[in-house]
This record gives sequence, structure tokens and C-alpha cells, in this order.
Amino acid sequence: MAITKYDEFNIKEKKIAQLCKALAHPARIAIINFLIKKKECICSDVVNELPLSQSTVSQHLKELKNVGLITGDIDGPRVCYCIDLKKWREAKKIINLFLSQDVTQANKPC
Amino acid sequence: MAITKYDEFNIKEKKIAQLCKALAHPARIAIINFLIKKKECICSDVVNELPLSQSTVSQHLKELKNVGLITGDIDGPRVCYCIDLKKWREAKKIINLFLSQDVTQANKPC
DNA sequence: ATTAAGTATCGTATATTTGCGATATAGGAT
DNA sequence: ATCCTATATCGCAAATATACGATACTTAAT
Repeated sequence: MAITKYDEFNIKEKKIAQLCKALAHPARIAIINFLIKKKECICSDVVNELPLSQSTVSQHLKELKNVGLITGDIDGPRVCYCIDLKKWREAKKIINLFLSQDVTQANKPC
Repeated sequence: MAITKYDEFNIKEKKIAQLCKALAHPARIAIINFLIKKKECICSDVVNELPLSQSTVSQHLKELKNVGLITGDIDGPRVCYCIDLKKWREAKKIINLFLSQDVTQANKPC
């Protein structure tokens, strides 16, 4: 594209879109589900779980970390990943607020 | 990428990711907000509202339609777009179910 | 000291997304 | 019949995303 128009939208719209973007790949959904189930894990646990290479998993983890949904704490040679509970709830609230708007049909449905 | 691994994930993960993907751009969030507010609108209404060209808006509408969140009914030379209430609620339920999982911290936070 | 395990990052290839102008088409109005 | 409005789609360019192997780095274990 010539120029990205991303920044011409308002903060709320961008925030919702940003969170959804982080969740817009099944691998990242699977990672989050796995993390919720296991409470914590290291990168190689995810690699064993998913049909993806180590470097690819690392990238997906990075994206989730960048958007704040997970934390990654160095633990010796490993990195221990966890859901960031505070951010997770925040994300849930933001997305829910958007999804929970009162949608009414038009009087004369087109 | 060599091959997309998209299909190697389970149906639920893919469904969540697919819905989030449709919401992963601020323009599409803005379109949905606009549609909820106006109850119905035609493509050119959206073009007047957003800082995007007609063809680009048309593409975003198409994506929302493809994922089922909106309907587009031909009305003379125009196309009347509306939120698909049933699909919208379905999407809300699916995303909520994912976001509402009980997240507990590890005993020994890493 | 050497080795092994775990991870991040780089480089690269390919696919997808975003965006626009131009164009084609369809329906209404004059 | 002609024109105007509304829209979708095509063709193109650029940006991003996805994926992997190779590599570098760090720490723990031997």
C-alpha cells in the first residue's frame, strides 16, 4: 500500500484492532489456551505442542508479549511464559465493551 | 512462507482466529461502530466517514461480509449494509468463551 | 573447559493484507 | 438515449505476516 492509514483512526478503534490482531492467528490462540491450561511454560513446551518450528513459535510468543498479553521471564537458560492476568482482563474488558454494544435492527430492514 | 500451517490447528482455534482477524483493522472496527450507530448504511456513507477510498472501503466491507458479521442487500443501485445480528451474537459468544476462561497464576510465579 | 539445552534473532522466501486509481456494470433520473 | 450515482472488481505497488534454517548467545551440567 502507498501509505498505511492505520494512524488516522481513533485510539479506541486502534486498541481493539491491535488486540484482535494479536489473536488473529490459530497458533497464538493455541499458545494462549496452552498457557492457561499449564499456567506457565517455556518456549520448547510450545514447540512440542504445536506443528511449528522453534523460531516460528518464538516469533508468535514475541507478538503476544509485545501486545502485553503474556509475560516472559528469564529463568536460567529458559524463558518462562505466563498469561499477564492484569493485561488479559483489560483486553477482555476492551473487547467485550466493543462486542456488547446494543445492536438494533433497522426499522425497514434492507 | 513455505507453507501455511493454518490448517493444522483445530476448528475452534481457527474460528476464533478468523473472527479476530476480521476485527484486526481499525477501519473495520470503525465500520462496525458506524453500522451499529446508524443501524444501516450504504458503502458511500462509510466512504464519507472514513479516510479511505471507495475501493478500499468496499474491500473492508467485503471482508466483514465474508466472515458473516454484516449483510449487504442490493437496494437499487446501492447496497445496504447491516450488522448480521445472529452472526454478531454468535461471534460475541465464541470470543467471549475464549476470553472468559479461568486464568490462574502459577504457584511459583516465574 | 566442553558440551548440551533453550532461546532470540537474522536472513530469506513466500503469502497475505492494505490501499489506490481505473474501469466495468447496474439502476435511477432527466 | 444519456447521464449520474453507487458499487465491485481488476491491476498494481508496497507493507506485513508467516515460516523456516542457520546462527549466536546464555546458562547449566559434566
